[in-house]
Amino acid sequence: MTKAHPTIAEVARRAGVSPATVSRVLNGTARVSQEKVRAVLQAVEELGYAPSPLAQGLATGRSYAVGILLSDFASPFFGPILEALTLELEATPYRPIAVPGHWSLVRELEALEFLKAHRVEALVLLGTALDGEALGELGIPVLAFGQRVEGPKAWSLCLDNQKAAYEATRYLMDRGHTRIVHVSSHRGGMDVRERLLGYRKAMREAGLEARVVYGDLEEEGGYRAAAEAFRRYPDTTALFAANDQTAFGARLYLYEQGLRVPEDVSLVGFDDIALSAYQIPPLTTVRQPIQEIGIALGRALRAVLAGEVPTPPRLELTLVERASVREVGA
Amino acid sequence: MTKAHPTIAEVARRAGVSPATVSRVLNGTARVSQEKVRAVLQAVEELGYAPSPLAQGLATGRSYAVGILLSDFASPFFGPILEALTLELEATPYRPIAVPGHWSLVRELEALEFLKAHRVEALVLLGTALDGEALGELGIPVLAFGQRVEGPKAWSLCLDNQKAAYEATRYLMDRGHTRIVHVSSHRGGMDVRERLLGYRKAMREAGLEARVVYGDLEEEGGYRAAAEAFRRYPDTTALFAANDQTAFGARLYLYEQGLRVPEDVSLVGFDDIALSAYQIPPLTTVRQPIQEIGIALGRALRAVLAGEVPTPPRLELTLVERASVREVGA
DNA sequence: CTGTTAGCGCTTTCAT
DNA sequence: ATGAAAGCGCTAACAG
Repeated sequence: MTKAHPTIAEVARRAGVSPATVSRVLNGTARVSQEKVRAVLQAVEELGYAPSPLAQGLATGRSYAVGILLSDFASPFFGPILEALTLELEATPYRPIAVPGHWSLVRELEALEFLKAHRVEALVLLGTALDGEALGELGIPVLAFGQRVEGPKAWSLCLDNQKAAYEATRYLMDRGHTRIVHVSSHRGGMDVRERLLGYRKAMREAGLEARVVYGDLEEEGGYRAAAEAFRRYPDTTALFAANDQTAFGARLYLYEQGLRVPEDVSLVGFDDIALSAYQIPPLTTVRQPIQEIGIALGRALRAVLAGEVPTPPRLELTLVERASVREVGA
Repeated sequence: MTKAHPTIAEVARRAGVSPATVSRVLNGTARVSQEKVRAVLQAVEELGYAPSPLAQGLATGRSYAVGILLSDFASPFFGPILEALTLELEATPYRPIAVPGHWSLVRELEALEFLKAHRVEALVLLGTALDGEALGELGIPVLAFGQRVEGPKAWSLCLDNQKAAYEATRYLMDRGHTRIVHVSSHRGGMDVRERLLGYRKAMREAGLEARVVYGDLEEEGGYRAAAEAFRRYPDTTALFAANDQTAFGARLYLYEQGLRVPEDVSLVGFDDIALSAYQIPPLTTVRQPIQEIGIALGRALRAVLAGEVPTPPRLELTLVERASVREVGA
């Protein structure tokens, strides 16, 4: 059995060179003669040597780690973004350290401490509640999705949620709906509030009454919110949910009440998570380009780490028409 | 603006003590006089000092990091397990480093190298394709879910998939179904194969023809597999999918074909992911206790790291009856 | 081109 | 109880 973790010194001894030379060979930091290169490589091979990132980090002051702070590993929205993002980072020397904030501000703060301690070279925020307060003196680039971050090294990827929500509401109105409920949430960040704003704007412009209920951005909350919606507004003909999970919850409530979708009630979601296309009926929803978002964040991260200014990607929120909306009275 | 990362030396200077004493105070490694303790604590506070895990790791040879290797951050099954697991680890000094293998063996191998390099003290495998081969000389405890690992420091959490699949098939047969298709997959690990075995056993015992098609354990594959199933076996009355995502895909196919669930075709899934209860109709499926699995893995991890042998948790796979199955001809 | 020498920030003997 | 000193594994000047 070979030693668990041979050190650079052992490699050097075996190759008959100095540790510095081994380092040079492995990092390509300087020219080394053919024969020594070969000797080193062979020794590395034989010993199964792999440099310790700990030691490297300590010596160089660089960690090549980037922190990713997200609300929740279980989220069908952020999970796939994280997946795309890590995939995008694969080809770089940077390694993501993903930590969940579990929807709690204190946990997010702890997670932030953890990442700071690990000397991450940049930070990506995915739908957290963190604000400038906590991020103030971080001194590293901070990228964010779904929330705005400020500062010299900050970069946020923000899509126009308000406009998209406005258009989704208009879409329902164009199909004859006037009694439209929006299921919003106090949870979540700025983007959720912007959706509410967009809805309100559309309703106001059309001279319609804004009907808003609140969920928790998960299925259960959507179910309860739908129940509340129909208790308060029994004549509702359309539900516009702040995210797809909420829409799924609402959908179940309607089903249990014997209300058909879309015959009796139309339903629109937001996000277009993977499962939305597989709902019965397939859910009409505002598509967030999840994979592209992950990729864009990855690219931006690379740019920022290279000292460049990321070019804002052209990403749009678009309504994808499926089968959960019907013309009123049709 | 305070310095980004004050070192222990600066704290020591400010507190008028030696670095060693600061270390002792912070780690409780030895008795230190009241006054010095106070001085150190104050200096730490004022400087906003946080020890560098890198340096600590280097000095102690311990990393307090545990590696978690999973197939995919986007998975609605492994994502929530990961969430529960990390939550369970929260109260311990150990920090999870989660890396996705992106369903590719080479990537998993790379991820493994990465974790090894980071000196993780234990490894958790969530549905990977890694076998003893690669794990052989790891020298650290390896825990696994959904696959069996061997070795002196290995521990696997395996539920009886075969039995559960057997029972699910019997459940369909008890309701008059005889033409039952199982949608399996070549992807995935041992557990998926065991489900297939359980299905086959039930069919064989009942003298029925085994009808098996294959998907990819995701929605799209389920859709295609369902199409194939009905092409090859048009008289099928029930579909038993190897996981819920597959069932969702199949469900969409049925919907598009005008086949009603459960009136025309009954559908059973496996996993009981969060969304299954919110399908229309709610999906009858074999429940894997996702959260309990995550917690059990977390506990086992703590036990293993404490040098103990984890007590196998009592976790069962149980069929949860919802609305996607109907008595044949009813 | 290559070996020697200093650290990186922390813990841990070893003295005192 | 506490400081000095050595060392964890590696890289980066600095001499040759």
